[in-house]
Amino acid sequence: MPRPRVLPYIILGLLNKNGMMSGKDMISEFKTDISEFWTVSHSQLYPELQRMVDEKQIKVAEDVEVKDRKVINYVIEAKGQETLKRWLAEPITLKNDELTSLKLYCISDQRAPILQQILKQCLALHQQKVVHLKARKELLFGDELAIKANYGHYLILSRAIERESDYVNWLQSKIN
Amino acid sequence: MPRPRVLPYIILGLLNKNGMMSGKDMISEFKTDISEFWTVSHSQLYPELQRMVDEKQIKVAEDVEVKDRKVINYVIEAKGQETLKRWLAEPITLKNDELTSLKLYCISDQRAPILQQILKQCLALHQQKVVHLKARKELLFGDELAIKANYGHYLILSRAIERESDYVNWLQSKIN
DNA sequence: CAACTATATGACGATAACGACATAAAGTCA
DNA sequence: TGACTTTATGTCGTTATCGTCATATAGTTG
Repeated sequence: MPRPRVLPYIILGLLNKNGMMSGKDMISEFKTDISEFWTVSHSQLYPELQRMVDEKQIKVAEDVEVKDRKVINYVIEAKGQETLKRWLAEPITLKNDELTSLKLYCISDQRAPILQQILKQCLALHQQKVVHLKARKELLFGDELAIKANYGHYLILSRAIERESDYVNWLQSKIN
Repeated sequence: MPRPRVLPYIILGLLNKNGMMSGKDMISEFKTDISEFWTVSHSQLYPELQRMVDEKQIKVAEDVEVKDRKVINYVIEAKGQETLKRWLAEPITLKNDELTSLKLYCISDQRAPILQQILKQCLALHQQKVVHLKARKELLFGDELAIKANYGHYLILSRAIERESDYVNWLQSKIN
């Protein structure tokens, strides 16, 4: 199996946050808000919307008022809200941590319990990472000679430690 | 077309750095050194090695001495070194910046000119990013009400600014 | 040596990614 | 209204991904 799709969850997240949206609305919000972390092409989006309607995760919003019969608006269904909730509640692991920013983006309420849960799990994960990376640096680059012989490796390992440490600090500052 | 492969370049980078390696050697180095940034399964690696032999990027190292006829060792060819060099020299953009750490990993010599070139391009890119992100935060989250209404979005945008600023500082400290 | 296990390599099927092309409704301007 | 452009949605072919199964050699233990 190829890598799992995240698109359906992001669609649910947007619809849950914003109410009614069309495909074009989603595309533009993807681009302006989260393109740093994740992108899709429209040729993935439209088939996905159809699939999700079939699965009753979302439905077409039938506005009698709307004159524009070209644009198709969608709203989230109860089943979709449950799917989203389960996705947000999935334990954060090394494998899925790249999705954490996207999950946070889907949570608008500052006091949602799931938000602090995510931040705490994320903190634990990255604290472990710092420990692991520091041990590795110690092991590999104890002497100056090793640094000179593998400078690129040394650079990215050093950077990883700083990056992760900075992230840990930030997470701690946002956890109650 | 699907997303382009990076595997061939990483293979060239490893062989260029380490000399003779087998598929299994590569797998284990992938895992220990760069699995933070990028992963492959062995079912991608072995066909790729064959393809690259066909393309004369690498060749099978015919050791008469070697007793172990199960393991296949490879070495880089002149064409492969050129391919690698061209890859490392590609301008860094928003699209390919996720590969920058992998590129650095392939450069062992601290005084290689390409290393500083990469760091400088990377710096320029992320400085722009900081400017852009700060402008967006200003625009979207000028008032406290907007923060409360979209807290997850506020969080990831704030984090992005800190992350990028930290990265910019680090890059500056490594540039001559 | 025989039998079993571990390991390095190889092959395949299902599906996700994504550029390119297609279509039809809406907008624009004469 | 007619011709042209723009845009929102839809479709397709190629190729990358990745779990799973397969194979053959090396190692190990009796």
